[in-house]
Amino acid sequence: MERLPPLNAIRAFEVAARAGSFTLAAAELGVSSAAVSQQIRNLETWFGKQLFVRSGNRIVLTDAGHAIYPQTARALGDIAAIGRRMLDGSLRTRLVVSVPFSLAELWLAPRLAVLLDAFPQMAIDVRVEDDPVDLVRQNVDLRISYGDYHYPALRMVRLVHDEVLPVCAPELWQRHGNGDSGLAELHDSLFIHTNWGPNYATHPTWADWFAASGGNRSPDPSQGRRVGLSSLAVASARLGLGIALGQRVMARADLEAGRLIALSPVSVRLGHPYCAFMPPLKAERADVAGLVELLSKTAPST
Amino acid sequence: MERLPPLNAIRAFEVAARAGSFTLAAAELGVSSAAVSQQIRNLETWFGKQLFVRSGNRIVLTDAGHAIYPQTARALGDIAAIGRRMLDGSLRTRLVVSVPFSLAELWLAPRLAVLLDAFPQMAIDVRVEDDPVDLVRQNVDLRISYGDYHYPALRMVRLVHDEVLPVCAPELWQRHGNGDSGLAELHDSLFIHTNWGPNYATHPTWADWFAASGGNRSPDPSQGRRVGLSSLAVASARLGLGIALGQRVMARADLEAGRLIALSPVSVRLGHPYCAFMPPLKAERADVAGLVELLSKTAPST
DNA sequence: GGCTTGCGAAAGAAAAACTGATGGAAGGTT
DNA sequence: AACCTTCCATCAGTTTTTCTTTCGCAAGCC
Repeated sequence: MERLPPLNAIRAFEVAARAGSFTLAAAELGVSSAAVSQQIRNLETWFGKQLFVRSGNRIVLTDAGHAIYPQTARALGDIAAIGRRMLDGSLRTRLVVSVPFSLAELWLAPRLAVLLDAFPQMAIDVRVEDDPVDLVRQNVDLRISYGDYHYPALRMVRLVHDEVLPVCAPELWQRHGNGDSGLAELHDSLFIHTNWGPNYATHPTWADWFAASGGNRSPDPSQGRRVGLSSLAVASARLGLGIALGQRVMARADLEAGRLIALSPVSVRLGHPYCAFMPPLKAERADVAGLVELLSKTAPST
Repeated sequence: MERLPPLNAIRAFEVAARAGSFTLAAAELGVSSAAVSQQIRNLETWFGKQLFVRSGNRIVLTDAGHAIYPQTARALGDIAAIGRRMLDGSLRTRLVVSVPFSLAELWLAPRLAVLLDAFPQMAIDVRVEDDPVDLVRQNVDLRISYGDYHYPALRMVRLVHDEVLPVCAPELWQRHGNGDSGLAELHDSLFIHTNWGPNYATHPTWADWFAASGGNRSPDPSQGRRVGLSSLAVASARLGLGIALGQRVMARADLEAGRLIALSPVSVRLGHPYCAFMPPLKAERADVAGLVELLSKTAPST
């Protein structure tokens, strides 16, 4: 294979020639029109031939441009077809979703239930594991992560930027709650502290929550209960073991069912959103796209 | 046209698959093997599929890789064919060469004579003009320039890094030369000064030459003759009008014929080399490549 | 067991692509 | 005709991508 013309410039040419306008081509390519203009000029310089005649504010293909357009379109079409073939080959396979421990039970499971209710024949494989995950080698179609900074090469969709709020079991509050004085007076031992482990530094603490609600209390973790998983904090609160800073997406079902009560309207946002990552090509699979769509709606659960 | 896979990664894949080795592919592409490795990984990430199986120090195509290779080869071949077609279209045309004034007469002309001697039917069009030249719009196939910094988008070949040395007509030296004391004692009015005009600041002056030859004389330009073209300096010297700092490539024929004599073995290199520029595709035209080849040999002239 | 070869990872450097601002030419409008 | 709008060209500055360099590791090969 000899010297090849610049491929991205070829792509810009194909779109511009088809659109008949650099501006429209730029829109289709998702770049500025100046970028298209420069790419075309690159290609013209490479060939040593003009491809478009510029006359004021419009462009017309030259003979040379006309001559090569069909070939560019065909070649690029062939390459696009490669992608489609890659998809076809993996179409009959299971949909593999990978989630971190904390999201598996209280967040993903209920949502999958909705999905499987609608499409019972759908074959979904859920893997529970921490970042980083090698999507390619593990054949994972979709990875849910906390934070938008893992996997920069992958296509990313933000799902939900969650928040935490104080929750506990109704019985606990009846026993220890003291009227309207709120949480400020409660004993340190009633607080459940969530430890997200060494990998996640940005999780809101009780001190953060008190600061956000206008106070400055900082319950002593050594006095209270400590759990190593945010979903476990919610579960513990539901069991009456104390008052947790529960993530809204995890506590919602229990709150609606009355198994948990929110002790304050004040909430603190997490440092990062939850995000879905997938290989760009797989984003076009209907099942992957559908699942992402479902998950990005803050779909309630039962 | 939907989302396209990264084209340069496709190219890297095609070469790597054909070569069966990232290292060989890297050599063919003219990059490091790490670059190929990264491009392939990009593509695998895009598809969400492995294309090669790595086992220690060798690679084997996966089924997926095997499946798409022929298509990649065909699509890239098509694009390469576009280049060939562009060339064919312009094959019956003249060869257009553009040179700066200073090189036209004493440097390009004798060399073209050699070429036309061998290929009398060759249709060459010589244009004489200063930088910058718009090769595309003016339909120039080959531009010769002083300096390697014009036209960064074009393919460049360094032709010759010229030097200047003091030359004059033999009769002049007989009349004014003073034995072996060299140039140090000559009257200022005998020196010919070359003024390259506002665009070229790096031309060696008499002061530079004296510095290089161990002296520190600096003849007064207002006393001597001044010319605005380096080839004119040589021509003036040949006519006995004074002693010039002549460029070797321009003076060579006169020196060999005895019409000029070199007054010292000391020479000073020019600030930049002379370079040939051409649109990358046209570098593959046989006539263009041949002319560049001829010019880059420091071919003597008659 | 040493030696060589080839791929992978990571950090920094180099190159390419893109943006945003500005200016100009053509066509349409009042 | 003057004005406005659209669209492309150009430029400088920035961002993003790609590449190089260096190192490490795993296999084959004396």
